[in-house]
Amino acid sequence: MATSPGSEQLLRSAQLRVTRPRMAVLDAVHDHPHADTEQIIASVRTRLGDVSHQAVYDVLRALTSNGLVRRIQPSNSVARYEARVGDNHHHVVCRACGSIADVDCAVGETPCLTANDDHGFTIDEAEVIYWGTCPACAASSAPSS
Amino acid sequence: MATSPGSEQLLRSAQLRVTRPRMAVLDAVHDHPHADTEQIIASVRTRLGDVSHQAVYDVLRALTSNGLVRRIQPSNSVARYEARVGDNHHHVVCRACGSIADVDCAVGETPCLTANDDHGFTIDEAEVIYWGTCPACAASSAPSS
DNA sequence: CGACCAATCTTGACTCGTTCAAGTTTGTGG
DNA sequence: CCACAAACTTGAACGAGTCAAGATTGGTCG
Repeated sequence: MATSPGSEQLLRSAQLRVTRPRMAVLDAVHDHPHADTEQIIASVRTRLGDVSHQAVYDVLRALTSNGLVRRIQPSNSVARYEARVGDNHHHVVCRACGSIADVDCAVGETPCLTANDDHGFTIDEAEVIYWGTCPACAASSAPSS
Repeated sequence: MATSPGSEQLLRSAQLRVTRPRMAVLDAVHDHPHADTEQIIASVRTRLGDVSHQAVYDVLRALTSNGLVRRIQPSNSVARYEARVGDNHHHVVCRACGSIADVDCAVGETPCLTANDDHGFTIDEAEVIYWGTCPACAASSAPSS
């Protein structure tokens, strides 16, 4: 749970200043994949004491735009963040409770990245969200059969 | 631009009451693919005069949950709606201006619908969003080369 | 055809995730 | 060690969407 030594290196390599809030946010995202901003703020405050929510929003934006964390936001959900970046994985989202799990696409390294007709767009990423029901929700809503 | 005759049938077949706001919203979504709620409200008011925004929100929810329209919401965007349903198509979104175009996936009818490890989730849909740059934005940001 | 009732619509307030703005603090290069 | 821009704090504001209470209205049944 302590600040991981790699965080500082990660920040420096992205040309970002190394500050305590940034280290804490980076560690929080590593420790809690798919956490939303509120959860990250709570985690950061556990480590550092008072940190403004604005600081966390700023840090998350800086980390996201520098590729150190990835932001995901399924429909009907607030923004969530994760530390797995650059490995082309996707997500399953439960329609009932909103829980998220990672999945690696079955079709290879860059699945679906070629569209039939791209309308002239230059495509650089294919984001896949699988919608369904998680085991817990399936169990609680299913009849006894 | 007049209310299409099919709208009424569509509503009745979904067990929904046929009202003027619903017809107008359905037509608006047909006429303006990927429109957001504000645009739909404007379009509906052009046809009917005053209609409350709450009515439009209610109608869109009813239509969405009955499968008559599809709701999409890319990150950093408000909710958008379209009338193409049930044909498994996906979307390209421009990172710069947010414009959206339809694409049919190259990999077949239900691309990527099988994940390697689904973590026990029951998957019923795979939503794909291609991120990139639209022709207009590519042209305006590129050097003269 | 007319009345009833639940579904739908109107009005208006409100929530909450996120952003904006101004001023203070702090990391980093020189 | 200093200076300065980047980063943080504080507090207000924004806006898409939701909630709630009461008025209308579509559809059904007698």
